[in-house]
Amino acid sequence: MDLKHLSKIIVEFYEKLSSWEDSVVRDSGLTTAQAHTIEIVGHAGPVKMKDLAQKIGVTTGTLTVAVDRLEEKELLVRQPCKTDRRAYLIELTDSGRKYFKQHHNFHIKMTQEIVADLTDEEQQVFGNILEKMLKKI
Amino acid sequence: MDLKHLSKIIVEFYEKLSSWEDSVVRDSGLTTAQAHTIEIVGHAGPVKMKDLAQKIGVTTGTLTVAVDRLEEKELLVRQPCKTDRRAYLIELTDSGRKYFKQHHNFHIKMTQEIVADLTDEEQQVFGNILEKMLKKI
DNA sequence: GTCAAGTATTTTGATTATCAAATAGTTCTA
DNA sequence: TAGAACTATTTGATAATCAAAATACTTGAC
Repeated sequence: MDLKHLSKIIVEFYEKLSSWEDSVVRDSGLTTAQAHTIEIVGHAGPVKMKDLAQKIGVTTGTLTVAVDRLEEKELLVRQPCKTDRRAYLIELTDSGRKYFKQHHNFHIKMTQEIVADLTDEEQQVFGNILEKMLKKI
Repeated sequence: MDLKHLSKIIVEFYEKLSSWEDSVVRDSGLTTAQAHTIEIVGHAGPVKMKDLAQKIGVTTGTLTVAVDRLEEKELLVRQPCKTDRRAYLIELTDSGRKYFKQHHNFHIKMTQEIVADLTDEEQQVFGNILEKMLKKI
């Protein structure tokens, strides 16, 4: 397959997922940055500010503000780190976990729609190829 | 293939592309919003503010500010629309086209890396499945 | 044990992104 | 042609972001 064409449809695919995700997140009342933060904490579990900032790809200064807002919304909390009194562990609250689960369910539903027209075999092949690609990037 | 697993690797794939794109865009000296605007104008050609805003998924108020900044950077220009004096056509400048081409080349290079370990047949299959999916979403 | 160097987080000051609502000018329709 | 509808901008507000400075704590060398 032609590289240009492959590039085009990968970008198209990415854009579609992106706008889908955006519209769902906006409807949920969070900004995309906030939703992304919840998502990462949900997957990582209790995590230090610095590590979380690195995972999200922002500075710790940016994250401080973001965590302030999400703490106000009671979606996560700062817990003092027991082994290092400079640090905090960021954890989801019950509401935060609920949001995380809902969003996870959205991803599954989205996947279901995406692959709806593929045969079982095609789904299998697609998954295998995607995994092979992920290992390299 | 298990839907949950498929969902997981699609999200993972999306996240990888996203952070890849982000880091390249930041190195280029534009914000992601600005790069996205150039990208859309590059693909759409001369386009009215309202239509561009709709394509990007922001309000026209937001776009007015964004276009101001990109006009300052001389990456695009407002041209008065000849058939409707309320409207402007947004067009890339030479610099804007240059940026657009560079970014397009990045996408191709990225695709090359992504599919590097796939056989020709796998690339073909992957492309076909992706196209089939795109038609439905 | 003390002090210097290093580390985790917050704060500060600045720019950008974003929206909804209000405004100004233009077009269209009855 | 009068008023409704439309295009873009402005306004006022909140949020995201960074680099650099400040704060509080830890660690390592002596």
